[in-house]
Amino acid sequence: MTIQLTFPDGSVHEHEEGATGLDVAASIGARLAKAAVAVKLDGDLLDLSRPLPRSGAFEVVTESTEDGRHIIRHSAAHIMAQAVLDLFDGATFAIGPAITDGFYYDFNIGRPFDADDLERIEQRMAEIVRADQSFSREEHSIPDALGMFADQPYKTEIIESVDASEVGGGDAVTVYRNENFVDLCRGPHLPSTGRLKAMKLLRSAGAYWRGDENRDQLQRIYGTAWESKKALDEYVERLAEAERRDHRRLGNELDLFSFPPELGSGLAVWHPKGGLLRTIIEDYSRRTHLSHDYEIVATPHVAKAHLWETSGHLDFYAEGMFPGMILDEQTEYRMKPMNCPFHILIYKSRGRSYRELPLRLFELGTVYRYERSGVVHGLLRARGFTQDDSHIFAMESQIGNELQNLLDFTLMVLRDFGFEDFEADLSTKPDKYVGEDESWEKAESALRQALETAGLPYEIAAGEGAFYGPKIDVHVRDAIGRRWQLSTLQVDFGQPANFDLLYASGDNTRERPVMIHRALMGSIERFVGILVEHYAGAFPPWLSPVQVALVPVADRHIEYARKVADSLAEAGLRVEVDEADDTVGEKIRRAITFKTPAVLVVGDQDVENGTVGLRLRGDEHERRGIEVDTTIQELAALAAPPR
RNA sequence: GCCGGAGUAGCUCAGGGGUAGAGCAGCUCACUCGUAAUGAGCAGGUCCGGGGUUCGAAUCCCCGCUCCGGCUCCA
Repeated sequence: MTIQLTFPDGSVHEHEEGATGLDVAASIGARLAKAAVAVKLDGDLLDLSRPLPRSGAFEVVTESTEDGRHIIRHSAAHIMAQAVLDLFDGATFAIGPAITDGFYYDFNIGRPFDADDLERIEQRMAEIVRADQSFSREEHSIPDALGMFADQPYKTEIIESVDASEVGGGDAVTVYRNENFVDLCRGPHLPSTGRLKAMKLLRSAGAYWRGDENRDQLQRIYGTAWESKKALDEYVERLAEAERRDHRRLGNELDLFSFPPELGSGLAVWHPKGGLLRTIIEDYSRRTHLSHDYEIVATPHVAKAHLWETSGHLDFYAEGMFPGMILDEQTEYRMKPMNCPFHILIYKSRGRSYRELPLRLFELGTVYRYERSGVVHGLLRARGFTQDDSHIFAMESQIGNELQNLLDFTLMVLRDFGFEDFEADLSTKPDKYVGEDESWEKAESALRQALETAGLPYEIAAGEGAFYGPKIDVHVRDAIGRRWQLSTLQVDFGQPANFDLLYASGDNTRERPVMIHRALMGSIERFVGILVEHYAGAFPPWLSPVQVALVPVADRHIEYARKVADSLAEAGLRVEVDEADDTVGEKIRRAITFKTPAVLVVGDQDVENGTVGLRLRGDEHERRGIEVDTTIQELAALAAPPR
């Protein structure tokens, strides 16, 4: 008997029944066989050593592919668990998957791991790798498996709850064994531990069993593993680059903002340069909203608790809100966690006509949310922040067109800030929801249509919508490939009903509008944090708080430098003259350290000729003797905002 | 909120039961300089806060605050 295997190039090859993945790979080429970590048959990953069970589409998985790395990391997790069980008597182990760029495994050793432990574990892992133990796959009945893992409560729980999902299917489970170590696992794995060429343990941290904070807290060890030392080194360098870009570090170095402990966790103060940066961003936001038919409103930071009862926030969001304040010994007030009820009240301030719709109310609205103490993270997760928030009130018939324009507007804004790669999630109707099925269907298809028209790649997050309506979340990729969620566009069928919103139709009947909640940058704080990391602090000139640093060569050039600075400022450029008693080299170094887009040096020759020495950020060398007017034109063009 | 780590000068960090340290930044003086750190001097501390142990605490213990890494959370 033979089987037919279709290779990725479409060719069909016949092999003896019982041939393994490795046999087939070797028949293609020795180098391929050497690089192979597993094979794929009709999309299913199989160990190299397994006889191919049937004909089908065949593919060799090599180590430098995402599938290949996944297998390497999964095997690394096993080897780590083996090392931990070797080293710690009575250790129990839970789950250990491959994750993006690495792997982890959760253990219980009765205490946390410390740095020395990680080193010992890494050394033990190296020994296991050197021993080049084979991974072998076995199938066992559930009773057998329960016997094998009798002293492992987490494994026992996994086996007992097995329902085809976690470790194989039916009434059997698969395990992988190398020497004395056995773990439940669906596989596949590397042929042997010796194939793990590059790995590193990164950190340990607490993690709840089954992700449930009411259950055991385990100790998780994170590690990373790659197909080569070189790939590992590159990854470690990527981590170092991310650390260099950390907005908390750069925010301090560039003197943008700080988090004084006196204020409390998650509350930032903006220093002059950061304040200027914010203002530039906020001005852009107001300007573009005004030119896109939004109307700017302003609302207070607190309101009676009753408002949040009407909106439903106190029912479903109370944990995220700052606690109440009792005024006049009877009325409770709350800091606002969202702006929507205020905008709704503006809508309700008088009767509305269909002629006014869509009504787009926009506010840079500052909100306060009680984020749990462990989750606060610089500007990216703060307790007080300002949203570029808008609520659009529209007739249901207008929703499609409105969403289309809104998505275009969103992408325009994100592109203006230098983001190019977008991905979206479309979250659809959950089990519990308000509104009519028909309305949901219309809104969902309008959202999908908007995504299609915009040509945005998206995934459907089925059932992930809020109970009040479906939504689109837009993610961007930053300069080093990280994904950030920025914009959110949410349709809301609930709040118009909670607040009994109405408008007069053309037939003079009373109709209920639909709301769209949307934030493009999300929060100004978070957006600045992401921009800092995206640009590593070297903002495009239009965003740079200081666009031009003017460096007088000696004291006698200060007067001329000020004159040049005035001319630049008149052209709308943000200039600082560095009058410090330092050498030219030092002043230039300072300007470069602060990532100033343009450095102008003026000395005797410039005073005489009405010129400057011009050095743009990133240029190797300066250009000397440039006329001031020419410089102004060049810099003004360079620093022009996108709109 | 939970687990672990940390908090010493503005910043980065060393030290560690017996007089509190360095580099950078700051200030003063000299230098007046043409594209990534001129030199000298000076000043700077509630060693996160509170309590405890001790003859003596920055150091050891307890509580709190803040930060860091995760978990959980993020309608």
